[in-house]
Amino acid sequence: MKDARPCSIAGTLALVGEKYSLLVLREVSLGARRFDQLVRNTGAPRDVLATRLKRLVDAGVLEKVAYSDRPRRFEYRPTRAGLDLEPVLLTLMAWGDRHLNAGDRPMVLEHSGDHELVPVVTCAECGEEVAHDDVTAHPRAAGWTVTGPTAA
Amino acid sequence: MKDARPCSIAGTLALVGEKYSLLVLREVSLGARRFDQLVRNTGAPRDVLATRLKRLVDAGVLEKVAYSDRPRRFEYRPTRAGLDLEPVLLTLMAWGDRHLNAGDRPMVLEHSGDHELVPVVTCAECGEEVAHDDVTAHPRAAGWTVTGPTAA
DNA sequence: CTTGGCAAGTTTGAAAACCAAACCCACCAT
DNA sequence: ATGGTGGGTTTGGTTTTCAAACTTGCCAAG
Repeated sequence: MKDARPCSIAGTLALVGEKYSLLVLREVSLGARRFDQLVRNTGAPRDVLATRLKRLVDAGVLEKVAYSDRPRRFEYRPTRAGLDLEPVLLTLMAWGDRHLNAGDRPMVLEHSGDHELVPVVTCAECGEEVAHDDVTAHPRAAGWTVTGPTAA
Repeated sequence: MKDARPCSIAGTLALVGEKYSLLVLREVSLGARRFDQLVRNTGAPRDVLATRLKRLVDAGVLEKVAYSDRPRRFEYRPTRAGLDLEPVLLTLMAWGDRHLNAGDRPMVLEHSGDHELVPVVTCAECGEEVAHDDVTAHPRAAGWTVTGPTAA
């Protein structure tokens, strides 16, 4: 997925935006780490899963660890970079819960063992929840002329 | 993208996870709202863009508004549901900034006009930043046997 | 009144990705 | 030997993607 602009959103999507990649990350975060589990739980065709796993390992998001020699077998674990993608999964889930499955969520998350996790994006500087109107974009790289009448 | 499990992450990705959809959302959020602008700024082929836009409008994420009759021309605006996807864009961008472009970010966001926006996912219940180890999953729907030795 | 240009798509034909099913390999248990 | 398991790779057919060319409706200039 090449983008016309230099952009971290596009860059991240180029890595994990292909079909099934984020579902693999979900599974691996939840503890399902073997090839056949990933096939079952994501629904990905085996060959597609194989290429995704290669890509994610190359990108340093997962690591392939042998859990048995003779027969040699592997599992896939999230690296630090992989765990750092959890916020993406949480915001995707929050949106789906609100706009797709409002009323009966397929899964509920518990936070610190004593309350429900309600994910919100806030600003680490001021602690406030981020609202659309409070954000202004400042391009630093070339290629960012926002050609629009309603440019933000 | 059909998933083997009922899941809000998979559901959301089924809607906005196809190639270019989130880049379209980025552009529309930034103010670029016409067809040709979206072609230029996302790099999507025209026909792909046309199908993505139809899908996003059908899903209620964008709305198609005529800005001129005779010649009839349209722009695409984010709905509430569309703006609610901004947290996803912010977390994707944050990850890319940290793991892809560390050091020279292509774009910086300003918050409330007086400081840099540093997006973090927190829990609305307790206000704490969400760390991987503090989260436990509680499936509510069928299809969620986490078949793993290391199940979380 | 014909030519040119712009915006928003649609059409076309070839290349790439996806898919399900079958296959392969190493090993272990029966 | 036979069957089962885990982790893939191969095969062949369907679906998407792609870039480029084309279409439609309108206005402006020559």
